[in-house]
Amino acid sequence: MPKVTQEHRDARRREIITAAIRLFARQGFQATSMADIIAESGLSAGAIYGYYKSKDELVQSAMTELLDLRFAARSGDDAALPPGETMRRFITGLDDEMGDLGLLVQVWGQAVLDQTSRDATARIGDRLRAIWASYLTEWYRDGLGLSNAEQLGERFAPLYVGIMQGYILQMTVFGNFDGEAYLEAASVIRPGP
Amino acid sequence: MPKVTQEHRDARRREIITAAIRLFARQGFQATSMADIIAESGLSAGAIYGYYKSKDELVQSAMTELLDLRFAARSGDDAALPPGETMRRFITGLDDEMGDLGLLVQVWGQAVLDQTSRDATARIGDRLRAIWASYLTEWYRDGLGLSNAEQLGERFAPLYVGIMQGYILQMTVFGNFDGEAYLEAASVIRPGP
DNA sequence: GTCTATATTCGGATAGAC
DNA sequence: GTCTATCCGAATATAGAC
Repeated sequence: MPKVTQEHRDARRREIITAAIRLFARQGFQATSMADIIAESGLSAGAIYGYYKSKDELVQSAMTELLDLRFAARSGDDAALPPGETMRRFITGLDDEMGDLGLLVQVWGQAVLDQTSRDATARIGDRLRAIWASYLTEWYRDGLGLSNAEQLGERFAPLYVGIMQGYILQMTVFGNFDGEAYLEAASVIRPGP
Repeated sequence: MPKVTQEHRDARRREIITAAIRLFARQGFQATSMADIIAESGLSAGAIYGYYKSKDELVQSAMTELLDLRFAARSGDDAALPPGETMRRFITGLDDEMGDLGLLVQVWGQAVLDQTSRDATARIGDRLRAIWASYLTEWYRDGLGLSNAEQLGERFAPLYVGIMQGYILQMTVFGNFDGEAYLEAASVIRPGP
């Protein structure tokens, strides 16, 4: 069907979607019109509709693209880093990939509205919890020298995911936020009795 | 100017806005049309525009209404309750007032887009941190018997606000969330060395 | 494959009667 | 103050030429 190579098609799709994402970050998904995207991408209406059947499909693709994060594989020797430092690297990586953490908050806002988006965020949630469980196990064992590290890791993983979400939210929607102090606090807490 | 009492005007405004909020919870702010609100409220276009100049003003009022939470005054003797329990009560109160925690997530999504909404959420953020600082001071002093309770309270308040935000997010946009285990974990962590 | 021009639908807001 | 009917602009998607 396609008269050009698959690579060319993929490149075009990426071109379109990155232009769209730039606008989404500034204006939000719904407030961004196809006309905006056409102008930002430098293409024409006809061209864009050749790659995406509808605006909705484009938005869904953008969300998937944003959520399908290639979480930088932790390099193992990071195990001894305290949670706050790990979190900082994680969030920095997130910010680099998405360009703007506000996009993530927007995706959450969308996820409460439709099942498709919610499924996508749920998948990420599971991955995040697994990553944190793995890291925390190492931290509790090697960093703090606790015995039941694995159980503790599983148990506290959702909490650290929440702490990370809290960081992102306070950074983007609250004022007066001292991120360093927050990460410091996240490093210092310990499982109690 | 008004031919009816102020009470009547206020009641009508409330009537309109609660109808709108019901729809916002289901469909989101932008996807809800004035026609929807007209139908849901049982009033007419003319009537509604008599109370709100524009849809935008209505949306902003709804957000303010939602955020202007009359946080149930903690009754003092709650001081000995662990953080997870305090958080549960807080969130239950929030849910009762807003009707749907998803609305809060939507508001956050909006707050990254415009300054007006961001100002509103920032104000709430400050109040939340102050409340948590106050509670934590009591908890650290009376519950855990720590000496520098006040400093600790100030220091960890943003973290607990974040933990609460994380709870709300994971409850609304992630699947497989064990809220009880999360609150339990929030109760158990302690300030470390 | 991509462009320009346009058909069509939809939503916010207003006008004027009651 | 409230209703009905309607105007106007905007936005999505398509048609048809190149």
